[in-house]
Amino acid sequence: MITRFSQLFVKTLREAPSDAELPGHRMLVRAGYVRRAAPGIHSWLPLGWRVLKRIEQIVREEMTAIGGQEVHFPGLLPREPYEATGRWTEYGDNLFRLKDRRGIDHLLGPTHEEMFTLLVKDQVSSYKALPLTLFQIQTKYRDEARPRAGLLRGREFVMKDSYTFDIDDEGLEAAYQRHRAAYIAIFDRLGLDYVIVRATSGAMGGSASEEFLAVSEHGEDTFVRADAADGSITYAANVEAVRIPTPAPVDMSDLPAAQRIPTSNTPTIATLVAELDRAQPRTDGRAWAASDTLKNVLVTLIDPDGSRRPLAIGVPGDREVDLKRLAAEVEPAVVAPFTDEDFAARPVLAKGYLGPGVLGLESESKIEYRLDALVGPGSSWVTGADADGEHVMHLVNGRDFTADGVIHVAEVRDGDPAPDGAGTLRTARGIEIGHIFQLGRKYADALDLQVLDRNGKQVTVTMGSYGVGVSRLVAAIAEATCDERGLLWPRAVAPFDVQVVAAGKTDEILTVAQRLAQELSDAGVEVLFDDRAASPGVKFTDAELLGVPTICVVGRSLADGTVEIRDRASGTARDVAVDDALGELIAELHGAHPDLID
RNA sequence: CGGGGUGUGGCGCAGGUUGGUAGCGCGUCCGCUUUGGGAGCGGAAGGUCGCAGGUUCAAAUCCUGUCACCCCGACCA
Repeated sequence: MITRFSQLFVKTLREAPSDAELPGHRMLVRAGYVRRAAPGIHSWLPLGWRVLKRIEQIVREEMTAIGGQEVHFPGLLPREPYEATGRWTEYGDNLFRLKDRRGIDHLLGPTHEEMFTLLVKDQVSSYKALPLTLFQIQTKYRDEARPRAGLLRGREFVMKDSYTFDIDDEGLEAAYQRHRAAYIAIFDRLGLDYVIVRATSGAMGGSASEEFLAVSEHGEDTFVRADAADGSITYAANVEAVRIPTPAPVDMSDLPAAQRIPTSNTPTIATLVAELDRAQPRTDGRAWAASDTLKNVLVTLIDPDGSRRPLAIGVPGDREVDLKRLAAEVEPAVVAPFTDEDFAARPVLAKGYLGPGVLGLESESKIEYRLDALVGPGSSWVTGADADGEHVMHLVNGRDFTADGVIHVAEVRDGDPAPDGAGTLRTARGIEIGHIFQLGRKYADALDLQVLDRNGKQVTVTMGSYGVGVSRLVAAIAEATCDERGLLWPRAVAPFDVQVVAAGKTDEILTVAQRLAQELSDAGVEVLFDDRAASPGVKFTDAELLGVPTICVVGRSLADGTVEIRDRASGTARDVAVDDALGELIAELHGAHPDLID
């Protein structure tokens, strides 16, 4: 097919609308791929729709390759199934709810576990029908508190969601691994730089879950990475999942004895360090640092049954407790502040001068005390002496105090050692483009999905759910590839394979350009033919903005019998004889389209 | 939900403190010229200045209220 630029429904903008922030999204809007319709809701114009459809097709092919069967559910859903699994309330304000004319509650599907589970329950009653993989590519609706970043976080978006149904855990594990491999294939085909990180397991506990993050400074998810010398990633993990190595044990025999010291008016780490430098200068020549102090932080944990219990955490004084890491560590309990009332109820706790002396399940306070992994065995600290205006120095972990266990909650810093011993960590940002999850039996239990096994016994099916953010991928690729001139699509998803530009309006130029476009099209190439009566500069600029990977210019060099083939990515150009142009272009595309005619 | 900001032709913006009935660039339409890096000249269309109320002889401008949108945070399979 030839698409004539003069007929294409597109209008490029010299300036992006002021509400477009991210570079890639600005280009998507300027180049006329998408338009904002409402916050977090976008219309797809012909160019954007082509890219979206090509990404969908790649996802579809890889899902089909692992045995997935495509179905399509409605976006408008009844309330009952979501009531049964508790999500009608659990989803809260993020759920788009609406009533029909009779006042019956409906919702716009945010994800479809319930519908898939019910469908399978309706159709499957024997283990012989399993394993089963179903998927759909469908529009999802979530009333996000704050949609942002164009297509990256929308209230309406296209997602591939798939669900696997297995009779046992081994089957689920196999289905999970197949999806993992399929996702790798998908994102490799899309040419994305991505990492796979372990995700927090969620309230169900124990279930495997991994996220695929496209590496991007504009991503909303933070992860930590360690890099090899060549810049490739040797380690990646969610902040919640990372395990910074515990410092090696220290020989305690030569350490000075613990010593109480008066430190009035030093309720904070900063004031304490200043007082230490004044009254207890170090003998090794350096000044005291916040990292020499042990900070003891109290929180309240609320268990699922509603009961409350305090938890004390010891972290180096120069680090904050990372609340996300803490939440992941104490799950399924949730974290609440330790209030002044809580302090008042426990007079043994000297606020601001809290130390290990009164902490621990075996101690006077009976408060569970856990040390961050950074507080290594044999390490020596300045910390509270459990009396107003007093600290203790040279207090050694394992000699002078012990805790009830280790916890990984201190904030992770750039430069921290990587867990595998190779290099150092730094934080980076990523766009979540895929998520695979071993659901287990949560939905099957809630909706009573059982089948008969080999022995004729009813067993509950175990499920996995897997998502790819299809519309988000358009944005992720745009962010990853765009430059100051515009978009720059990988061949696998470009809206067109070749853009033929007629630079000039002589009959000969137009005739040759037209003929070349037609020949390419006949060979199976998707061609955008810029036949507009605009000046060459306009056409070149638009071509670079649109981001079609190969641009063929038919213009003044025609006098020498050549046309110009430009590579959008490298910016390089070469002249080829008119008669060779077809073959050269097809050869260039061949990698991406092996089915092209030679 | 907290903090900050913005609403003026399709897009980007000025004007506002000092009230006098709206302007610039881009885009669009017509004509002529032009065609290798966002062309030139001439002509034209297009805006109840987010909305409502108030002050005033007179409001884009001042006052009050309200709505919308954007950014940061909280939140987010």
